Amino acid sequence: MKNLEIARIFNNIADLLEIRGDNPFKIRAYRRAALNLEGIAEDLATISARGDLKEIPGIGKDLSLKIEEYLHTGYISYYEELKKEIPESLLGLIAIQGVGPKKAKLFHDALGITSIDELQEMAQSHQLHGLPGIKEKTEENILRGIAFYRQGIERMTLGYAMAISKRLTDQLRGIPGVEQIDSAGSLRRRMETIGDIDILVSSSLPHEVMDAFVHLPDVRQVLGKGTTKSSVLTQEGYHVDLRVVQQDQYGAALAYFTGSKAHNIRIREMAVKKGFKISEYGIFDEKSGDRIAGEKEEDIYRLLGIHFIPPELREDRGEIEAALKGNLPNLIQREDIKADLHIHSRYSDGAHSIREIAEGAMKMGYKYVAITDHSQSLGVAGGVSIDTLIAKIEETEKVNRELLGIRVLCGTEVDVRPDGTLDYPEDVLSKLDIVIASIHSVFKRSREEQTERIIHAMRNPHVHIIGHLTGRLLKEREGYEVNLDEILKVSVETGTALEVNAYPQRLDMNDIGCRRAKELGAKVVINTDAHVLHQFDYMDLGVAVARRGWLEKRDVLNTLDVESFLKVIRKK
DNA sequence: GCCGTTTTCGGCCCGACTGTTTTCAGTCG
Repeated sequence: MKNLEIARIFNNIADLLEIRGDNPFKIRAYRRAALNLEGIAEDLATISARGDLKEIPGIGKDLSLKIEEYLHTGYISYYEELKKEIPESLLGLIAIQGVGPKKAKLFHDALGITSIDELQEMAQSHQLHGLPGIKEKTEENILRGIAFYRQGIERMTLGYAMAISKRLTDQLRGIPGVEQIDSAGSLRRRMETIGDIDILVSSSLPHEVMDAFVHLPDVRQVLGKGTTKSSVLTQEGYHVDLRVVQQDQYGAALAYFTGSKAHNIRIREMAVKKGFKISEYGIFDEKSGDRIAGEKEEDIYRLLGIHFIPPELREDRGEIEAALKGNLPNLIQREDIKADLHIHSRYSDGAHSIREIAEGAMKMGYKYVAITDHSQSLGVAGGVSIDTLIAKIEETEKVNRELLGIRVLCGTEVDVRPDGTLDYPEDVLSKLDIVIASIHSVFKRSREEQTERIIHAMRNPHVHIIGHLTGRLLKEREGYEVNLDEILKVSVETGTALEVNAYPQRLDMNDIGCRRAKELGAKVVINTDAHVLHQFDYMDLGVAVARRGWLEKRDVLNTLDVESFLKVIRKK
């Protein structure tokens, strides 16, 4: 699957064109095309074979030819030519804060600089000084930018960012003068990893709010402080920005700071065509300059004559077109979830008994819950022997007799062996209410082998769900590659659901997979994989992934009541 | 380089901040 490779090349071409000083709109066309390619789950080779490349938004005659060239030859000659003209290593320089395409080109042309090391040397020995527009300050800024870059501040997982953001917004809410408050940016869009946390506040006392913010106990270092924007590092070393606006600007500012940038550009283009101008301060009449609205985010979409677009969809990946046609999905909500179907108990590596889990699920408002411990061979995670599994079934029946208002399903997360067979025999699996099949070892197999392995498991009539599809751990381990379309086709054919695993490091299958599943008609379940009761709360993360994947209540099986759910999975 | 219920050619978001500048270019989000 070459989609991401081609997206990366298009982004590199955009960077190189910027250094060359080419037409900015052409550059934007490459970036938009790259963004769209990143969001496509279907293999570009398949789309190309169908002759549908130009159906992809942002892909026209030229770019479709370039994609085809790459698919056939493994390179894009235009890109190769560009690299001859401008050294590829200059792309590294523009990763430095404060160094853009113009300065990168200047440093290269005037001093022959091609690497960050060289740039640092020249800045330290004041050899940049004297170039047009460069003096001491710029040299200092560049050195600071390089230091920051080398520090390598990592992105946070969504779960981690949400926890920090909640802690900070809870503290800020208590400060006099804080009226409305929301987290914005990629966090509000629920991207799977977050670079920095943006918090927006409305207040008529901006000075007081800023003062209080930079003195919060969570703040380790203040990077900048003004009346409208302050930046800090948390004790853990993560970057948080606070912006304060007036109440009547709040909606416009929230939309602006939520992004994505690509979404905002499209929205502002639409506004211009309707005679409006949208900025972070409000919505204005183009001619008179009068302010029309801005207090509520909804105003923007209403004035454009389209439905409100939920933040999770704002990526310019078709949501605006859908809104124009009135086709926006009615996204699944946390309240729609009636069960958590992937929980570990003390029988394997979880912390609680069957009864404790059942009671915890009731507190969550669930109507049923599935306890799915590891299978016999997974020794490191307390895999359950067949004898113990029989005892677990009996204990589950006992808890079901004792507790009213919740149904406990006895299940397993059975290990899928390298050949696709399962870690319990069929007659054992047939005794269980629910079976999740997951891969826990032997990750280094080809895309074809892993796809075959998973499909083999799906064809087992006792398997209801495939757990954490790619095995990835965010920031730790790349998942193995699979042929998603093949798996989804077999999923539809066999009635095997795919899991969105909401464990913060997993979020697997991801948003793009969800969207493709919906397109092909495959069913999804959202589970937390909780090992401790408080991890039930991870459900929010799973729902966020599903929402980014355009899923609705009807696409997700654990929104059904228990009888309907069991009926669906027993059809296999 | 893309795109089209005002267009197949002429458009293509908006503003803040910084450092270097006597009015603005570059960078960022």
